[in-house]
Amino acid sequence: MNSLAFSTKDRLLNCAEQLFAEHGFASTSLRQLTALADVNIAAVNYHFGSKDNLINEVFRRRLDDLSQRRMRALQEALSVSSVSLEQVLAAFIQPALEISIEHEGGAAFVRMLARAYAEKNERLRQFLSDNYGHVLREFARAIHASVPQLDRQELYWRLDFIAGSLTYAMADFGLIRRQANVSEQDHCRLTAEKLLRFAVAGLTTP
Amino acid sequence: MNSLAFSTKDRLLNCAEQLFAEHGFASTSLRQLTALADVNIAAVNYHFGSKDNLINEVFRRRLDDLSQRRMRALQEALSVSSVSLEQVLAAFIQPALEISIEHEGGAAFVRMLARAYAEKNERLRQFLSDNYGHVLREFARAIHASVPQLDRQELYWRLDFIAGSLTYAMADFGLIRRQANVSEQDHCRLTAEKLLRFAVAGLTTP
DNA sequence: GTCTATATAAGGATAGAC
DNA sequence: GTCTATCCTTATATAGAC
Repeated sequence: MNSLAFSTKDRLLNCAEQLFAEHGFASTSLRQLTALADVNIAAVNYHFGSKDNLINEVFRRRLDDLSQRRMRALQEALSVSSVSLEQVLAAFIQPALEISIEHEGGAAFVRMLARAYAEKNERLRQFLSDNYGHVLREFARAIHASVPQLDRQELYWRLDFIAGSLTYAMADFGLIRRQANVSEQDHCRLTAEKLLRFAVAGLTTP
Repeated sequence: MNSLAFSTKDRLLNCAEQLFAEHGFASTSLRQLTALADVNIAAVNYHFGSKDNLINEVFRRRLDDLSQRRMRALQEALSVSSVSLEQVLAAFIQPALEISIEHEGGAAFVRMLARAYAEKNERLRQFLSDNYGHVLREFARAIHASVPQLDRQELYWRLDFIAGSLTYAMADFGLIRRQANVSEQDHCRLTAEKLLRFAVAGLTTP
């Protein structure tokens, strides 16, 4: 994470991701960050200009990738003649899972993302909505097509509940702790699988 | 909220509840708070000793009440011969709803509670677990009795998802905005009703 | 690009007069 | 109980040497 194989800038991004995931944005100071990354306190401002912009860049680095994967998965799912609700939901959930087990800091990133939605920071929500809102809208449309019996209001209620479940599950807040004999990859896969079934049941109940 | 009908101490509690709900704990400064409550900056320390202890007291004021209502509702539900899963879940959800529409600051409190669970603050979680953890354990037991076909692991997964939905819904983060023609009370009632159906579907799916 | 040093502001907390 | 004034710490940000 903090290896010399990374440039100062990347070390800052990596460590910021980790600290933001663990302590939140407001509670993470640049001093903590620069100490952990083993760089000078002035480096943050040199490379990113401000703390707010650093936060944006930590998101951007992974969200560009995540959004592309989700859209690609969605298009693939929609390209077959009869797409199931489960496949659409999977196109949303699976890429987040991939990211979280592929990279070193992927898990931290997903926790950080969950935190961003829980903290109701207007500035941050604006940034996310501006840059990645179109992805959510595409999915909402595709899901609605899979459960056309729900009216718009009812659909939004249930998507909201699912968003909560997903956020919570990804942030690993809750009761579920990974068993010692289960690898992190398997734990993620299992989470996605169970969440998928749960979400389908919730969306399709009359 | 900030009326002279309230003592300095109560004004601080009320305003803190509101600010914590809106901006979070770390991001709310005592200066913001005392300005809003229209009391002197030194009053926080005089009445509460520290910011951390103020946070605890804001929780305690309402959680003592909420926990009692939940336990009472649970016992009532369990006292009938054949209790349904829906009734047990309602005993958990309804009291939170009542609180949030009864008091002036009830809605803010519920948002604050959601935030507390999303922020992974160890100190705060410890306080909540120490003082109110037994309530959650009672409910987990009662719910398990209603869906005995689920093994312990599976039950915990699904309770985790529901906790996420509940937290999210109560914090009013998501897509759902209250319609202009719906009162806040009706909006809460509707949320509880829909969440209840969603939760039952998720818990009982095979 | 990276450092030291520092500007400047804001934070929590407290002492002591009233 | 409430005020003013202030201490001490920490925060973000920047200027200027190397």
